[in-house]
Amino acid sequence: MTLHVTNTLTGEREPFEPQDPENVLLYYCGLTVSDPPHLGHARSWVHVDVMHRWLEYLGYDVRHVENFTDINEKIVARVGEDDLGEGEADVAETYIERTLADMRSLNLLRAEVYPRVSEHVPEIIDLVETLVEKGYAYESNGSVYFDVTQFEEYGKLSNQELDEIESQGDPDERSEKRNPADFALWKAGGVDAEAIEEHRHEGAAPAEEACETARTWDSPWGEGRPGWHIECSAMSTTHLGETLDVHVGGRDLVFPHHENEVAQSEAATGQQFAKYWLHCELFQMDEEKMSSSLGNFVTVDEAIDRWGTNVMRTFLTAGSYNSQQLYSDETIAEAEERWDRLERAHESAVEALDAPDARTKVEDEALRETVDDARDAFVEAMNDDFNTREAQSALLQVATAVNAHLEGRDEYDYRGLRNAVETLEELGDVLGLSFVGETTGSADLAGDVVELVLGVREREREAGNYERADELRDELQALGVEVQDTDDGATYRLPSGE
RNA sequence: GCCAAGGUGGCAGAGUCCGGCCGAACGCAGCGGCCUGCAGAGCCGCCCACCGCCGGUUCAAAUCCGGCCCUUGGCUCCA
Repeated sequence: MTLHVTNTLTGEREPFEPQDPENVLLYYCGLTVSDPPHLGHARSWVHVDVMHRWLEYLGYDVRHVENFTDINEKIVARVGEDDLGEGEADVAETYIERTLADMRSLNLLRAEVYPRVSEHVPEIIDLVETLVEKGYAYESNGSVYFDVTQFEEYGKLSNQELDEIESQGDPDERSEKRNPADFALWKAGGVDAEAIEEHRHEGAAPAEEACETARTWDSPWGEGRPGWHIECSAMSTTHLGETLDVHVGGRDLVFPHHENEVAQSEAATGQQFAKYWLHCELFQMDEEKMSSSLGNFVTVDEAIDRWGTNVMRTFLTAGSYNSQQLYSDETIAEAEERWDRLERAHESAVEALDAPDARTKVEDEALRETVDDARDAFVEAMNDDFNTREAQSALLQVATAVNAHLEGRDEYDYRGLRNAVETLEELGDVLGLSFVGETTGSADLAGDVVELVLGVREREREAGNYERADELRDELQALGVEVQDTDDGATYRLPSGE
């Protein structure tokens, strides 16, 4: 079976066929860097990352571009706050660095380019000029607006009729516009204090002062700043060309952001802007979505500190990218259980393979068959619109098969186990899960100390002092160290994220 | 109001495109057994689902069609 994806543009599941059968041009609508990244962003990133990894697994070369919107009123609003920086550019830079650090800690593959709006203003101006020349845009008091009535297919992505959209427009808004649904491509002047007032936090610089740090550029229409939507069209075209294979973003961006991108780009180039539009669904917190603007978020760095990368990735891929996912302590705890189960099975298999007399000729048909079936199931799941939950389930089946094989047996199926371990590692990697580095290592100090304590405890056990032995185990457990007694002595696991 | 997605066991969450393998996956919780000094982990087995409601098509429907109820997201700040 080949890869199928659900395309927002058509509302249907379609076979995936990039323009060039060997390369995929992937654009991800990145962040406006005005707030610390939260788990909602991480969910989208991880899903895009898994798409990227899966496309590579299938043999495609992926050219992956992910932008940073670093020109925005909300960034200006935070000038002077804490140690964010003294101007729009500094604040943006602070958050970009923080975002890249969060991405690394989530084990995301790097995009090929992370373009910034501030570095693409000339391309933006070119694009706006083209739109004006072609009659799709008009200048008004130094600003330039896109005339939605000129683009016949306006509304095709979000599947809305223009008159319906028009009726939603605020009648008091900007008399500069010809139609309520027209949107700004270029905004005259800088940022005025009133515009940022509602986004200001405590400790931020006075609005007037902050606005003075807002950057402006010369243009054929005078000093000004780019509008919100135009940057993605300009940057994606610059780095990937006129037609993208895949454009990914959050569901909340479908309208107006993505709709406007389609309109601008297609009006300007006359070519289809993106072949496949994939939209990541949002986290559900109790009753509402998680978002920066609602303030109900958990930041990425907090989450990684608390749960570790593998648990987070297991959690973030616990549902399909295009299904809403419930966020709660329980659902995270369940993801942690699933990851632990995978990790323990992997570890015990590796230990069995490392044993001195491991190279046996024993064959366990059930093990081999289950692992092969699980691999097929994994591939099928991923090809079915990146069904990561099903993929996890396939991995778990390998874990169960490994555990069952290891159970109460003296000789192991060496080749079968090797295959199981390799399958876990290779397919786990598609989900960005890493079995190395988080296993019990004796190299680090914490591990050494735990082993020392376990040695003492073992002697207490041998002497029959179970009470004292249990105390030691309880104390380790209180520190988050899991201790398990096995036939070959005690094993331990350090807390996640260490 | 308009657009979109969804309603499956105690929880979470696949399956719905291409009807039968679904008497419904995987995981968690719960129960029983094995193992264990004990605990944990692990293994084996079990429990819990008339798949939102009503009607239709069909030899056969969670899956297709029609109507209804409810939830969530979007409708110019948002991944």
